[in-house]
Amino acid sequence: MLSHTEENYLKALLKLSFESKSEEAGTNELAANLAVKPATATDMLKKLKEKGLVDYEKYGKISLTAVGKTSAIDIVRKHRLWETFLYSTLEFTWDEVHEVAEQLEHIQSAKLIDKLDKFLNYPQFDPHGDPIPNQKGEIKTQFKKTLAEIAAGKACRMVAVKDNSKSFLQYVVKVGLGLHHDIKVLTRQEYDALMEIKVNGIKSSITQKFAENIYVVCSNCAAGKPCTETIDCKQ
Amino acid sequence: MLSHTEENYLKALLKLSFESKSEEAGTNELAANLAVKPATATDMLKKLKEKGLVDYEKYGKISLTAVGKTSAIDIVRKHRLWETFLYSTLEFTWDEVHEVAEQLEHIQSAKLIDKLDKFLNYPQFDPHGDPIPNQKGEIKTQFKKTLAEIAAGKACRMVAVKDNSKSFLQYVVKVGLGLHHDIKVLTRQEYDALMEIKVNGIKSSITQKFAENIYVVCSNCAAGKPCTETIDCKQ
DNA sequence: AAAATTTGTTAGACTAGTCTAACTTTAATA
DNA sequence: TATTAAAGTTAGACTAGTCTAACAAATTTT
Ligand SMILES: [Mn+2]
Ligand SMILES: [Mn+2]
Ligand SMILES: [Mn+2]
Ligand SMILES: [Mn+2]
Repeated sequence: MLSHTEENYLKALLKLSFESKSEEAGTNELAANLAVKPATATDMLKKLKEKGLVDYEKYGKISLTAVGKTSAIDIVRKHRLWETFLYSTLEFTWDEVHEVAEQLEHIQSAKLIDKLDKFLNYPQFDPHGDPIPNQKGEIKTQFKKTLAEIAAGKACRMVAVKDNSKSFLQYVVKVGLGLHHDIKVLTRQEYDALMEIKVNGIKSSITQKFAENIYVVCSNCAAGKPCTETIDCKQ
Repeated sequence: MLSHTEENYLKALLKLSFESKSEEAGTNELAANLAVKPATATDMLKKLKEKGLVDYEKYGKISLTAVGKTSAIDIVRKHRLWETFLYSTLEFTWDEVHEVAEQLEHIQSAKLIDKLDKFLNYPQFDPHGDPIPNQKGEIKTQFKKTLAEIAAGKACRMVAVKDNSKSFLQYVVKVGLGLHHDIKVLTRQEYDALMEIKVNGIKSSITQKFAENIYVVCSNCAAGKPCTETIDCKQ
């Protein structure tokens, strides 16, 4: 049985493993992610190593063991299913769900999660477009680009967000954007990459920083036609 | 902000206050209820007193302050709404809900509970027949008797259970009983109060201990007719 | 009323999780 | 390569919550 705190460390390590191609993390990075001091993280890493959940040697890089990864994915599954429940069933907005799901993800009951999954009709993605791991712990990886990579004149469809912060999510709505919205890139400035886009007939100017936090697939893939990009967006 | 543990102490004190007419509790009693040692309860009582949640003097009786009671009722509200959700929406059985609700009741989000309440269509009673406090903290008290008090030859309807343990709840189902079932008391032995009852045409023998844990209202009240008992069952 | 029992408190210790301050190792850079 | 900077660890301390063992107060019984 894992404590609340241990679960949060595993989840943070999983997140960091997705963010680095080596699938490894550092102590400071981990500590920053959990809003604790590095000394605290070191202590916990010793415990998690002892429990066989992480691979870790003093002064070395950190990675999850198979067992640790399975636990971490299970927590992510719970988090995203709860977010989906809050959004779809209880009509929370997409910027409200994360905070509550952070608590709900620690509820221990396999039956609860399976029943919830069934009730929600086995959703594939959460309200932020992130994939929901299935019962086996498999995660559907969707190939996607950021809006910042889309050339002027091209069209695409928004499928997820990178930044999950309340302020960003509210800003996205304010600009008239949202998941599954079609976006036309009108112009892009050479100097600072400021883009002009059109969504539902409305034009907006967005910065590069903003565009880098919006995930899209190319217009053809979104429409179910053969992909015209080098990667298959929907693979 | 109350900790998980503090909330459990308040909830236990509320429960004990309902069980004694003086609405007071003792340290040992409290400790037993929470499965901790009396020394532990004493320590916590000092803290709760400090926070203004309980009235307590060394070697004296314990009671909740108005603030403490409000918090405790809020936790009970959450517990019972979650039990209702698990039972009605996710199809848990009535002996499975309590354990999970013990965890869910600590989730901090007023919005979540209000939305859940609305989603469930403002239920009045949980799967065990216990009243769900409303948003204002008001609890509907239903006048009811135990099955053990019903005379031979009389009919009644089951409205709640006293014992919430898994084993009792499963036993109730096995006997063919359940909430809202009509019960006819056929016989009662003078010697040991063993009762014979009929439910849905099926006869069963039940002990006094069992009967004391089943709450009923008299047949007339159940049918919406004037009450024939000294108290108004449905008051 | 005295003795015995029950009830409740205190003192001291332990674990989980956190911190600060000092220190060590590794990596980067001059 | 020697120095500096960054990353990571250790030591010691703190809080919340728990325990045991010894003690004190209140209640019940004789
Ligand atoms: Mn989230
Ligand atoms: Mn999400
Ligand atoms: Mn319950
Ligand atoms: Mn209940």
